[in-house]
Amino acid sequence: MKNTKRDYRKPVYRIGDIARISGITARTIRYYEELGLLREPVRKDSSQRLYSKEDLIHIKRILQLKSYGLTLSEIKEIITLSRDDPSGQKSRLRLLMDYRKKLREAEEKKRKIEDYMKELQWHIEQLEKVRDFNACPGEECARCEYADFCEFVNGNELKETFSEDLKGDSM
Amino acid sequence: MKNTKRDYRKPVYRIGDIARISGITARTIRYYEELGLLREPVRKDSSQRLYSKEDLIHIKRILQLKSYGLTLSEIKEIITLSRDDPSGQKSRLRLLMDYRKKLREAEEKKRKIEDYMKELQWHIEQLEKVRDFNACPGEECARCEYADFCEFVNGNELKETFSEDLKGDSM
DNA sequence: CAATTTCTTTACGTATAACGTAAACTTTAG
DNA sequence: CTAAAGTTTACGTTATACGTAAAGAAATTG
Repeated sequence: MKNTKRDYRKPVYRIGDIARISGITARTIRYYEELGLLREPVRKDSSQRLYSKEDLIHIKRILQLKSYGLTLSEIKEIITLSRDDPSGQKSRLRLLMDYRKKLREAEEKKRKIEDYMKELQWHIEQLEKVRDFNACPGEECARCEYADFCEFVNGNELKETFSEDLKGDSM
Repeated sequence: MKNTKRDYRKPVYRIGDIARISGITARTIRYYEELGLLREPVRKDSSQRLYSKEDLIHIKRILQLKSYGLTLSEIKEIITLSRDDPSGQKSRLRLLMDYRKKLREAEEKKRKIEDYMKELQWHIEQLEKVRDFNACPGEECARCEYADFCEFVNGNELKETFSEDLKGDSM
């Protein structure tokens, strides 16, 4: 019942077992191997792939990262980052920088989603509060008779992108 | 210099103008129209499309939503939600629910990204603190001799998905 | 007014992602 | 020994978001 270190590395599963246990198909497993997400497994008499619990955990980690919304190539980067420093001396600083870069990207993604959530929140509040909600913003925003005084329309947001057009030229 | 309500609805731009101003191609504009993201524009002598500032703002909103990571079909849903209630009486509750659903989805996405950021943070901290960072978790995690006592390996996370396999059956 | 340039529609093409599926054959299990 | 499972090779698929070409009509410009 006690798992030893050896247990984790012992190749006992065939590809079908791994597929059943992890909930992905054999094709997917081979595909991940092809992409370099999984290392080349041991072969039984040089034909059938054999996997260990270690491999299972590895796959679990891949699926976890996938659930975070990462693409397979992003996951590969992560895995490569974790692996490409056998001694822990050489590219340590580089690794650190790479991770930090990924972190910044994630933060940016998060920020965008938060903006989007604010948008939704706005709409929800309108629906909850306003009786006639054919109101700004949304499709009707541009038609609004108060558009000239509306920050959303005339404010910074708009002027950034369309400034050249929306300033003069009004006819 | 003062924009009137009329100005916003006056169709003065041809498709190329819109393309230049908004930074997308004419094809894209027609494509958005085809998808129903943009309403059918006025035609000049029933041929060339003519757009107004209102349309420009509409496009700006689409691009904004795109930047939030929404797909075109999601954007269409949003637009449809905003439009499908002319009187503001009928499907108000449904609209509210739809928005709330979208909000929950966004929250889930955000949560996943936050989890991912924690992962990254973990790795970064390891790189910053540990001298020999061939340590758990990561590729080496499964090989770790302390795996039996490691919460990350034996804890809830793992047992959820692979429980059936990882409990007995150890060989 | 003639030459460009900009439109129009129709329709096939492209690129990437993440596998699915079929074929033809070999291994392993019951 | 036969069925089930595995192997490689390679083409197919679904979805998204446009690109691009063709062929002709309309608008702009010198």
